[in-house]
Amino acid sequence: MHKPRVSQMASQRNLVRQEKPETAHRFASDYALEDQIGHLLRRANQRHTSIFFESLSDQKLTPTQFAALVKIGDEKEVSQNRLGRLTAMDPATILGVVKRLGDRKLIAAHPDPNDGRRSLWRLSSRGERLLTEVLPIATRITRHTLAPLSRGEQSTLLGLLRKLS
Amino acid sequence: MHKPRVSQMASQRNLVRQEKPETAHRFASDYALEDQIGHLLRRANQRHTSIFFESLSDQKLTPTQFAALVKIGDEKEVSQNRLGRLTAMDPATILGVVKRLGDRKLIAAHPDPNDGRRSLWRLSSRGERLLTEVLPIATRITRHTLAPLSRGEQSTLLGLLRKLS
DNA sequence: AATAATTTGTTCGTATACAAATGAATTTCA
DNA sequence: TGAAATTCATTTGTATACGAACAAATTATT
Repeated sequence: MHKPRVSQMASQRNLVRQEKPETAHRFASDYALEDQIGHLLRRANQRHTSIFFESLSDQKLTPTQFAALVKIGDEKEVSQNRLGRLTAMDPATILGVVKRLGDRKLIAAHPDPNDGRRSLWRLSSRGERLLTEVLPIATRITRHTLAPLSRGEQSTLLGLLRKLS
Repeated sequence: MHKPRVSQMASQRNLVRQEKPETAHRFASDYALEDQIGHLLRRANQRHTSIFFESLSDQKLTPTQFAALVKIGDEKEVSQNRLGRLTAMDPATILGVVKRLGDRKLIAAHPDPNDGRRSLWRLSSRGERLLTEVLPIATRITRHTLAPLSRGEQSTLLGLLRKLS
């Protein structure tokens, strides 16, 4: 006997713990993976994602799904590709995100009368309710993610990351 | 007539450009997606990945594949799961990374005489050659990624990200 | 008006990323 | 020593993430 699988999506994520190697010997003595910006960004992202899933395991929203909801809420009405640009997602990526939100009836599409190629996406009332419920949690997720840093460090980090965009 | 698809992997990546919304109206006036740590980390990661693929399009290495090569090079001999811990990858993720590196004969597995469950992975001579060739490029990737920041800002950022790990 | 260039949304393919579950081997410990 | 717990590698399923190519619709150019 075992518990059934989660249907929609993994409910929670455990942050992968990185093991520190004991030896200081390296193939290239001057290249330490742990000190590279790419590795540090990837790990910070992992930690944030882990906190995100922990905090929103009930609502079963992924970070990108949440970002899409937020932007549709801001724009009221937005085409799929533009939503992708607003959330920094490739057209092929936003396609799947929107599809899954649509399947869950959190958003709905209406054809654009002025452009036969486009559909305009809006929040459904379910989507609005969910977004209202989730926004305060998202604020806590941000706080939790930044908790290891002081206030000053937090705004420094945000400023530096903005320059790297 | 059209060009054939790339077989192994996408050759290059174009950074997804984020569009800034014109209106300041937001569903929740106090939640701006662009200012959230998660969104900024995601975008910084996207940019780094884009630079990585641009710089290493010839060698056809992904960031995680490269990380695995580096760590195998450092360790000389390492089991699959431990390699995952060293590179901060889930067992299911490192499985695929190692499989693809193995398929390309960049690494090879030898059974562990002391543990019937494990195989120990090593760099092949091809893998050693490739790693030697790629390490200077990886250093340039790090420099290029951090280029928008001054020297001082760079080490500040690395320090803050380390605290977030 | 005819043509060229662009935009929109889609499909296909590859590669992370991770939860959950599992069998086999090993280690821990009562 | 023998049962329990852990570790290793694997399988299945879901969700990004993005390149490449494409058809249809729209816009820009001539």
